[in-house]
Amino acid sequence: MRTGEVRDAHRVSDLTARARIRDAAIHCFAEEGFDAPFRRIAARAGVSPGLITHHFGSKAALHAACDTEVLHRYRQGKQDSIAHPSAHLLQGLTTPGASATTLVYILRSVHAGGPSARDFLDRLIDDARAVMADSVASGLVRPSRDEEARLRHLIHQAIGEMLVRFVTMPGLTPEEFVAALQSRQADSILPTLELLTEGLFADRQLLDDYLAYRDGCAAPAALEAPA
Amino acid sequence: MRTGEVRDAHRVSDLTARARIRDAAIHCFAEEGFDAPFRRIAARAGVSPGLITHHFGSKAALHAACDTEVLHRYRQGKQDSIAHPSAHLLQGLTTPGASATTLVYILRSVHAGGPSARDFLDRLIDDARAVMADSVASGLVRPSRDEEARLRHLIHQAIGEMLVRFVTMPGLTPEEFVAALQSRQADSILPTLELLTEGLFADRQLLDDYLAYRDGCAAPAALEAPA
DNA sequence: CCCGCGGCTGGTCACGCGTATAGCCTGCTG
DNA sequence: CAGCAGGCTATACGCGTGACCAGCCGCGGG
Repeated sequence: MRTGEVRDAHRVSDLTARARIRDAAIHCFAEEGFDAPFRRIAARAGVSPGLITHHFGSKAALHAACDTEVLHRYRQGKQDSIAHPSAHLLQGLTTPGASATTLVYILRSVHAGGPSARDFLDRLIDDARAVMADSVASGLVRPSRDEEARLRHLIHQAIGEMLVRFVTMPGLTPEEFVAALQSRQADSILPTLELLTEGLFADRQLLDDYLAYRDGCAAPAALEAPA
Repeated sequence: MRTGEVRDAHRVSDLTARARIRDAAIHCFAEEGFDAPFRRIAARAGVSPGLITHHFGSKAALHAACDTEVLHRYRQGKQDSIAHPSAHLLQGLTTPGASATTLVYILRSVHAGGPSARDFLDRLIDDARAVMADSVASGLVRPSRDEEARLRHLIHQAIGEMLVRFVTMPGLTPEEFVAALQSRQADSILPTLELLTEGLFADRQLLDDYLAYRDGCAAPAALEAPA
């Protein structure tokens, strides 16, 4: 009986047990972080804990395999979302057209830090670069004096804000978190739009001062302390 | 001999060994996160691991004691920085006038998430509220249609960006991180100023559309999908 | 029909953690 | 000077983890 069940799941979910373990690990990592124990991943995949070591060798290798798979799914979801470009720029910049699990997994990767976080962020920046270029070309957004720095800054801001929201409401499933995130985004959409269209400062003095300092590169006192 | 050393340290660093343990814990937590083991904290404080339990009862209690102490130091540093208001609004909003250890500890608290993160963020927002109100009153920044939401949004963005920078360069001491952070901030100061003075969007259409939708509250189609 | 072989199991290992406890050693007190 | 109190140490325990390994079992070829 058990063997039959497993073999059925084998056929239904994926071809190999390795893939089943990987998917279970992705879900567990998204739900409870990368400290999720082997035993729980194994239980979710319907296999024994030893099999994980047998297939992946170590936890780091499993983690890496999950990273590449999630990156693959993210890219796929991105292409799918390009197919029907209904979302406007804001959501296109911040939220990728991916499933809740994928998004939360990426968020957890950034949260865990290290080279993996860097990879995901670089990928997000790469994908946003094209969108940003199009938006500038179509006249929707103003050009920047340093497009690359602005892009990095915007992505880091957006992901960072999502990360803060994420860590301040723990214990939620990925689906619950994404729902809560969108609800909160609705609350802060007004100040976001305000800042993105009108800016924060009432006059151009600080920017012009900095530009003058930058071009002239001779009067740093104008920036630091006018006194 | 050893006893003499301890008693000297006793006199020099602080009155009570409890405070010495607390300070060592703050440094360890800032350097390697809240997973720092008792034994390392004890070694840093120059005491035995058992003494930590003896004084604080549990790790959660030690954590809480460190939180209150760091919050206290943060407030003190804030008051000190108010004394000499040389920094301009940007740094005033993002970086508090605190030591590297204090800043990194707060960042780690936010990173760890949970109620503690919420407390720190709320405190940061509370402190920024007065600065923001002053800036609006003095005409430096534009008023918002929802000051509180904009404040939350800005703080979450700023802290989130610092958090992303923090997790993407692991293995640094607090001092090294703060130095690197200021260096990176210099790189992204131009897009920041651009965004804060000129905004991102070239025209007011999206904001006006949203405001019309908000006031009328009857044409949600205008926001979601024009098709 | 029998054999071998590879996927898979579950029991076991060593490790590091926070915590609990028994005892030492010092300095104060009568 | 003797006794005591308490800060402090050393040691041990229970728990949960990732990793390891000997053996079972069903499928495919001789």
